Amino acid sequence: MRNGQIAAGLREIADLLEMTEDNVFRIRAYRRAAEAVESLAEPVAAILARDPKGVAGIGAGISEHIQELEATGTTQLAVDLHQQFPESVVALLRVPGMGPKLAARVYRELGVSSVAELEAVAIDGRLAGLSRVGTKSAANILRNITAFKEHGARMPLGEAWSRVTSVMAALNAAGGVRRLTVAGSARRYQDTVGDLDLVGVAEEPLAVMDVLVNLPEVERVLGQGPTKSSVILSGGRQLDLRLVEPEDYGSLLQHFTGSKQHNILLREYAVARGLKISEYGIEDVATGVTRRFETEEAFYTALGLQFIPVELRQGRDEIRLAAKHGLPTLIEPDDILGDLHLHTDWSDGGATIEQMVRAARDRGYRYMAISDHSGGLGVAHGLTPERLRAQRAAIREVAARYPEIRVFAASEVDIRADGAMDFPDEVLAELDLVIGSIHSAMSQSSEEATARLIRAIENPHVDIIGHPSTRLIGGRSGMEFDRQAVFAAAARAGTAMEVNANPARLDLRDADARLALEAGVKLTIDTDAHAVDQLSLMEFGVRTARRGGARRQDVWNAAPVEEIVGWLSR
DNA sequence: GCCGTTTTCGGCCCGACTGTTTTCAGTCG
Repeated sequence: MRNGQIAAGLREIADLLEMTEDNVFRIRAYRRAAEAVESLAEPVAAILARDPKGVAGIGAGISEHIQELEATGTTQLAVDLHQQFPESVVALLRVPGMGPKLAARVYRELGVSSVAELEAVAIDGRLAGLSRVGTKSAANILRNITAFKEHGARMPLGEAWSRVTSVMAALNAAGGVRRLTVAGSARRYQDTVGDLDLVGVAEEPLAVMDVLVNLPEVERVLGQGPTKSSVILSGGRQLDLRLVEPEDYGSLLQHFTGSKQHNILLREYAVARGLKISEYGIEDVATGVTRRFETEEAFYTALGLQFIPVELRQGRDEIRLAAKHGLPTLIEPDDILGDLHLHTDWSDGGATIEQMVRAARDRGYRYMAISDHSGGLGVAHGLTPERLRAQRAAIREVAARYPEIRVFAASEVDIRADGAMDFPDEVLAELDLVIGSIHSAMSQSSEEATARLIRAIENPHVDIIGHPSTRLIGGRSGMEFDRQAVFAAAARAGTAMEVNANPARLDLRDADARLALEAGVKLTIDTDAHAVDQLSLMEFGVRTARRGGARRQDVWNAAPVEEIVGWLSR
């Protein structure tokens, strides 16, 4: 069973307990456990089998529920709770404005057990007729049902950044903005983003808010005030802008960056030291004095902590490490010296070899790899061995004119269903660098996929496994495989695992990158660019690797070219 | 239900907003 399914099972228990008005701390324990499970790259049951105390937030009780979920797909507790509230009632909680208390009441008092029925009672007035529910609440819920049906899903990271930077550019251009930063999950470079958040300082906040609500991409204004405005952008995405006093900027930015779990742990850490954190600063409980913070650096320093990079604010072990000043020095975007996964118009790319070489050189790269598809990928105009040789000659010819950048003649070679490579060994041997990637037969069992990946990893010609899970964010969930076994094989073989920087992939994902690094695997961070302007996607890959805890020395394409050559000739 | 370089029992993050209320519960981030 996938960790995501286990987490969903625990969340369902939490939702049901909440409707029965169980102990709030017990409910929170289930939610915390669900989040903990979700952040693991390895199946939670495997970790617990090795070490019963191996996952913070999971004790004896929840551990048993996890075993039940693994064995039967459900838990006795959930079955019992469903006597009171059927499964469909839990779905009501996904409508914004519907909490557990209200969901329980509409079911008990109105017999509503689905979103469709909720919509009906919101329209016919029965919802507004409940005590402590008025016409405004009912209308709000109805509006949220409509919005929920239109765009329930979170947006991919790339979309979030393109939307929020466009708004930021407009606000900055209008003048009067002194500071402006993206907050929330976009700032943490989480792979999907719900709402967009901006935190800023302005000389005349009201004027800036006016600019915001009148932007052409603003579809609807939810609220407008001097400190906070909320708008719906075209496409239905919500954006909140908060403008604060300069002396509160650090505190507020920290608060609205999250993650929620990071902030909860940080507040617990503070409470244990006689301090109380809120978005307005840090209060010394004994004296009642609240310190305000202009920068996040000062905020973390005041807690006796090393500054915690936004990518690590996941509510894992970062506070404990920061207290010991033991956080890793993460790789920086400027550390990247090359891009080892690039396509041209020889296969399915849009640019010529020369255009890609110039673009990489203009980014200041010292090396790059041209890695067009192998022949088996007919849809991507994959190269035959003959065309591959012709392309290599063309690459050498272009490269001779750009001595400032080393151009590796490579290929992204399809890994067939049985783990064999799409080119014979003698063809692979001619290449400077080989990326093995899966593009077909993605519905294999975990056992098949594991064996397939390991066979490719152990092929001595294969240097990198490209987008290892094949997931597409918002599309397919990616292949299941045994992370431990695959990463152990990669560490033994010296085969790198790619963090594909395309925001539709981000694959390895953050937690998998962490697991790979713990297994001793080195990463590459590549854009897989099919056009010149996609070289700039590198930042998303670096941020994802940072979320996995990657340092410069963990990433091949942050190493000088001599080291790359040494690795490739291993 | 979980957890402990103050605790194995007694705690568990914090505040804003909204709507429905004569003092606050529920929801959200």
